[in-house]
Amino acid sequence: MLYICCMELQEAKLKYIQTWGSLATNWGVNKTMAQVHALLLVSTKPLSAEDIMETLQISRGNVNMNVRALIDWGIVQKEFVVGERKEFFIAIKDIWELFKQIAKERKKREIEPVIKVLNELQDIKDDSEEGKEFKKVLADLSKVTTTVNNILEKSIRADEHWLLSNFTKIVKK
Amino acid sequence: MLYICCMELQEAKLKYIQTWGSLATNWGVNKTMAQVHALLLVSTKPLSAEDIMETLQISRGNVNMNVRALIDWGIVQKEFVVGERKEFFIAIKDIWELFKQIAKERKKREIEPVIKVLNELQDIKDDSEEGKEFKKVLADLSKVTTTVNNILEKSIRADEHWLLSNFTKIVKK
DNA sequence: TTTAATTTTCAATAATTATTGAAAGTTTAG
DNA sequence: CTAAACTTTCAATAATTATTGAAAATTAAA
Repeated sequence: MLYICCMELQEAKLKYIQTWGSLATNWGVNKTMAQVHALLLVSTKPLSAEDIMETLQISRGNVNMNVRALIDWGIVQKEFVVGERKEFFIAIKDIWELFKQIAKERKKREIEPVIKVLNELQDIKDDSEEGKEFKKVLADLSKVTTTVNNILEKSIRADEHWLLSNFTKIVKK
Repeated sequence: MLYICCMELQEAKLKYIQTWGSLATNWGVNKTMAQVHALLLVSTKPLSAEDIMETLQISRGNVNMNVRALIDWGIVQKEFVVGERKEFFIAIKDIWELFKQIAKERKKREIEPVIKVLNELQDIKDDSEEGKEFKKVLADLSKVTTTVNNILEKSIRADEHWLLSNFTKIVKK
């Protein structure tokens, strides 16, 4: 990593990386994965595995695993640097694109499977009072979960303008 | 726990409790906490600490800690049963109310602190090209995070009808 | 080819997070 | 009061999850 001038900027970047790491932990994302992502996000140039190792003080294997996961999530890409043999990485810099990508993946990986199970459970044959109440709870859960799923679906397809104007309009009304 | 008839219903309930537990894990929530909540949600009557211990096969201390956390989140309440000395618990059964409560807490605990840090970091004095780019990333992150925050804010204040009709309308357009 | 550079894998280990259970604390009935 | 019923706490332990680092695999330059 290059430290040219202005320490304040580097400190701010590190603070941001830390903050993002703790946020991630609360939302079930590996802290290091979030930090690697944050580092790539604020870096002005592509970084190699070594750059990341050095800046975050983590092992080669750890960098490899987490970068791979980020690529798998579609929010980091390999980048080839002329005259260099090793691989470099960059993060999607368009935050709206990033938001959409994360929404898309979590929807697919976590929300849709739950909707599926909720629907399956609806099918039990039980007409007792208790059975009816259970089905009612399932139906309600399905309704809210599906609505959230639909909102994400729409977000994924929408452009930034839609989010900022259309949602904001509603939010302010 | 009472097992009167229909094993299929009890199995369905257990499957739901399991599913909810794994979803929770993905979103940074303690699995047992989610399971206790799920159990209270599908129970037709208030449950005591012992009921929960028995059904989920967990210790008294564990039940106590997690029930307390759920109460702290505002999604479970104590309930007094006539002629009984010990405490009983029930979960909010209105799923929309539940959604709002969770949104409210996560907003307060996790999103707002991040917005605060992002804003603080904006204040660094650095007019280099790198500094400008960093501020751009921060500004973009703030924009999306704030918008999400606003959507949650509005959801918390809205009624169910608003979510289902208003959002759905937008989502379908 | 061969060899050096680089990436990947994964068993071992460390760090974190969750759970237990028994002792201490509280509450209420008698 | 006193004792029994019940709840809370928290150090010890278990379970889970993340990280390391060195060996194996891959890639590309010579």
